[in-house]
Amino acid sequence: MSSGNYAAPLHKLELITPIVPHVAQTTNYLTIVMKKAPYDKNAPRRPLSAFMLFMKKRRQESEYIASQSFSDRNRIIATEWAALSAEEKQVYTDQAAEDRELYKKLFAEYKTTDNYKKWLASNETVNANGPKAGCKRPVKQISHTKNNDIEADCKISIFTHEFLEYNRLREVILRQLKKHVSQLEEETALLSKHVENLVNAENRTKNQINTTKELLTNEENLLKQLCKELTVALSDNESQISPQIENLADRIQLIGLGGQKS
DNA sequence: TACCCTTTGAAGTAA
DNA sequence: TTACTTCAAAGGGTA
Repeated sequence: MSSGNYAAPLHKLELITPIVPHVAQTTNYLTIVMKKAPYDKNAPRRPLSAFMLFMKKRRQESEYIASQSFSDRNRIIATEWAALSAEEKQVYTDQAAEDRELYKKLFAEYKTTDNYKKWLASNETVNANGPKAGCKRPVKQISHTKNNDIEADCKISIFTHEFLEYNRLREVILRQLKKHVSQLEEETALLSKHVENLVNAENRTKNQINTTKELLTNEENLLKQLCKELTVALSDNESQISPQIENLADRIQLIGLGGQKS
């Protein structure tokens, strides 16, 4: 296993009360859910998945990745991971499976310790008042309609834990909304640029169509003129036909050159 | 000082 | 079994 000493994340909220609401982002909406009991900090650390092992390795070996921002770094590695072949991924998958087996063994051993029993006991105390550990299903969903928000605001006493927590939640939601807004603004800017390019392309195409129409009209007029002259030439006496045909040939050549030039 | 951000995959749990 | 949340890692930014 690639894990060291475990420092379980101890959320600030848990210092206030074991069961407090927090914001969880689901696929397309924000939901307020009840938080589980504190994580068992004495339990063995979870093993790294294949992707996590790959991520760790790439962060260590690539200077380019290391120079990126935190978010971009992970996005780049995720893209690289998606591009890996099954054989390349297998190396990490095998290592992860090995770590998993070791974790299961360590966890089975841990279950026989007093620490685990203590944690179970404390967990049962929590369960008496709320959901069991590990249960993050939405127990309570807070509606975000304007009226309900106002009502909820009015029911919370000022400067209580509930009040502070409520404010903190609102700030989290606000931060996420601001981020979403900035993303939408970026998308809008890109789309506007795209529309502008399309309009320009349309104008260019219209101009080309008009120019081509003009050329076609000229060519048609010249062709008509040529037919007329040919008719006149053929109706003249035989001695004059030959020089006139030569003359026409010259004219056709000129027309052709004129068409190429334009 | 602790959480947030971000990613994928697996553990863990309720229904 | 399904559906869902949390936690693993990283380190700078933020409250």
